Amino acid sequence: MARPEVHPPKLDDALVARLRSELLAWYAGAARDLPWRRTRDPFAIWLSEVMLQQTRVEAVVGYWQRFLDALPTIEALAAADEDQVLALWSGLGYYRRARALQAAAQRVVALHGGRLPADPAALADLPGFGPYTTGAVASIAFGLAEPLVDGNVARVFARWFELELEPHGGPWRRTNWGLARALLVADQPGAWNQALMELGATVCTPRSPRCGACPVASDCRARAAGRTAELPLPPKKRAVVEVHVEALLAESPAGVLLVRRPPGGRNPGLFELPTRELAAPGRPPAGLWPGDFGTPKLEPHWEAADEASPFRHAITHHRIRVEARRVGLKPAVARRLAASSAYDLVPRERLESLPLSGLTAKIIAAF
DNA sequence: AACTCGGGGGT
DNA sequence: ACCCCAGAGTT
Repeated sequence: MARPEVHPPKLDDALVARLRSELLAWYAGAARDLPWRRTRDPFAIWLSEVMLQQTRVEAVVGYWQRFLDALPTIEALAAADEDQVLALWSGLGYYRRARALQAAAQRVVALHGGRLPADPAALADLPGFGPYTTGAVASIAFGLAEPLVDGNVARVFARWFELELEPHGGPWRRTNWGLARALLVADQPGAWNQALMELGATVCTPRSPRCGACPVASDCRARAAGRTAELPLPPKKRAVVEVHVEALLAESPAGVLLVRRPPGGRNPGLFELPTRELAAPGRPPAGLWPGDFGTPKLEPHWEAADEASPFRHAITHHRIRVEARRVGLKPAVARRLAASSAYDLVPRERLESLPLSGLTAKIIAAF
């Protein structure tokens, strides 16, 4: 089986010069006024890049300012309680990012005197700094001539140069990073890198690209070939996993009963409602509440139940269907359960200071 | 290289 | 409903 042919893009000097000057001029006038573009604080820029990993600008804006208000410096983040860091992240998802962020802050305090090092190799050694984030912080926060490739940049390159590369493989990675380095504008790497991403985010969009607004449309090979709709090649689809769970909002006057996720596995350290997995919708399992933990049995102790219509929640390739109900807990039972290490009884007004997953917060808010 | 991440907003 | 996002870490 022949491999799909790859067209190595020819980069003649005139083309490179046009792409650079046209895109930079466009970016100077078209850049969105994003809050992290108003600061030169490396920590604030770093925080934005971590929050933006696999997460859209629209979802990040509110979180970024709130996080900085609470933990404005690397020292403050390093010294903060992990629960506070995770609580500030609640709803953003991919909570490993928050743990890596704090671990990196602690290492920056220990190794670099609390200041982010202006050195790509040193940055890349920090938790949460992969190739993209290293290039982004180096170029945007420190003005270093380092390239970056994200989903936007790869899409722009695929269209500019009519690249037919299987996404995320070795050839895809080498081609995109090679192009990013070759095109980089060394004396303004931050502006160039952000201009590439901005074009991908606002003009060269995955569907319905606005080629009429593109400053370099006349140099776009996919445009010339009428192939903007079919490039870049789509990623292979992952099979969707259906998950059915039953969750319990057990509440007494003293608060809501929560369980803390154990270390390892999904959402370690986050609080969630007592939950058990169902073999099929409406088919109760044999397990106790909360099914995952093998801890005290709740079922005999609640007074009345309110059913809620099933919650549906999608995360990556999981489709989660949650049958939730609210039950009243007798105060004595609540006290006994809260005294066991398996449960925490949390007053509603304290919930916002705890690390809750988005799904957990959604269910609690619905009752 | 493939898989996970128990999010979420735009279209 | 589907797409895919300013990806990184693990296996």
